Amino acid sequence: MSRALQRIKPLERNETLAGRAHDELRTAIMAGRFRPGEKLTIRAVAAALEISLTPAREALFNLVAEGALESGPNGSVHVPTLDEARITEITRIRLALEGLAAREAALLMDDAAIEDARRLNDLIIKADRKQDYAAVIRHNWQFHFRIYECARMPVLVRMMEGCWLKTGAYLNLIYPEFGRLEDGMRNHAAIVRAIERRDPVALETAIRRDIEFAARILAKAIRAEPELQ
Amino acid sequence: MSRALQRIKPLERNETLAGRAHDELRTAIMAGRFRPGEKLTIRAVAAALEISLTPAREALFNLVAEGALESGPNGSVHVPTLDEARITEITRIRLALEGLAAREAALLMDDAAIEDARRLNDLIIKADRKQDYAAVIRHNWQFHFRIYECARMPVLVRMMEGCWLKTGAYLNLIYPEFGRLEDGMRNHAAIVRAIERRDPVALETAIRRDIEFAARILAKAIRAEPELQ
DNA sequence: AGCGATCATCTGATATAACGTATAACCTGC
DNA sequence: GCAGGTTATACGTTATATCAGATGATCGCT
Repeated sequence: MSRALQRIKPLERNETLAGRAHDELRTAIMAGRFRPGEKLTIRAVAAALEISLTPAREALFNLVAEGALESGPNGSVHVPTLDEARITEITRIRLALEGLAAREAALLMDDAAIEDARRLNDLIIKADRKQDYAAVIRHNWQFHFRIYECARMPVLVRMMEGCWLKTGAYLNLIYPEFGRLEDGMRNHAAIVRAIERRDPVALETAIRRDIEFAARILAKAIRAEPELQ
Repeated sequence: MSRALQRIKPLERNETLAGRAHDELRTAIMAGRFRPGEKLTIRAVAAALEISLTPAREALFNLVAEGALESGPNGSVHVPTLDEARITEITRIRLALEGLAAREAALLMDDAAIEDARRLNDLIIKADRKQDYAAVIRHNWQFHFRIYECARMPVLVRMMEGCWLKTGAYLNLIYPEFGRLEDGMRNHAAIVRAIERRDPVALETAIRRDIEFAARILAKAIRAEPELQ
């Protein structure tokens, strides 16, 4: 093969419409653009994304299979709602999974990853100061998963994403209160210190505190607006 | 609405062709009826189940979204294969998740559940004696999840099922060796004793031993047949 | 006014057809 | 006999049509 041909990159797989719809809905859920319990119809999704029913349907039911959406009676699809029992359950799962990821990641993070995490934490703080809570949510996700992916456990990452997706619709419910609290900042600072020292125990402790803190805020927010259960 | 009508459950999704196809494939995967790495085409599934492409496709890709199958290049779908790193990862996840479920279940199991578990364990032993390994696999699944469901954590149950599905194709690879080993029987006996005493620590310990035992057998089997990676 | 039945509309489920691409079997020229 | 190109087949993707069940509104009756 000629040298010139070797430099040509393989064709990027033209993402399918169903795949793009899936990603689009996924990020919309994470960004809290849907209200908890909101019904998503196949036709509405198809119309919004200007695709036909088939890929829209596939995206919706794949998200159901993934746990990011829930299916109701008669094949209807809804954004999941959370009651306190569900929050408690997801929190306990997160403690187990993210604790595992944190311990492993602390041992495997390279300097680039540590620097990325530090930078993302700064971005969170800056976005919070500017009250750009959409950016806070996005950077908070990136901050956590930049750390977790260093554990090199892709199945685990996927499961943790599933947990985050289930609570995604509530994230903008708890801002701005969440961001402004000193505790949240302190937890993230502790996480950064722990990864800088590559200390598995300290990192797991800091992550656990962050998870439990978020759970408390979320439970309080839901108690305040019980119609969202 | 009358009380009787309130108890009627709405039509569930698994009464659709896509839902039934999903269940059918799911149990087939668990039973190890597909070889690791085997390619599943939409048309083949549709023909086998005598349905059209649409529900067959939906079932396949929902299983991919669920993590029970994997998607390759050009939208092809395969039964997942495991290498040793993947086995290690899934084992560590299982230890975290099933450990959590076991601790919780030990505190919540009622007498009926304990009796069910005891009965299922007897069925495993009987099926093993008759060398009916399909029944061993099925009852082993039921035994574990009869316990886990007592934790009343449905999200957690779904995640644990995902772990089991990923290894499902390899289960009949490790029989009959797996069933015949004394250690496996001892682990299950320890599990039964722990739930009878409703002892969370003992149950978690026993479950962990069972998981680690299964992982060792599985890793050994894969080393013996490296072409299945 | 309240209640119930009828009908239009919405929505999900499925089949089928059309299209583009990948795979492999085949063929041709050397 | 074999390398390279060509055709045929298989496959995934998507759009559309059709059907059935659910939903909701309108109208008539009491």
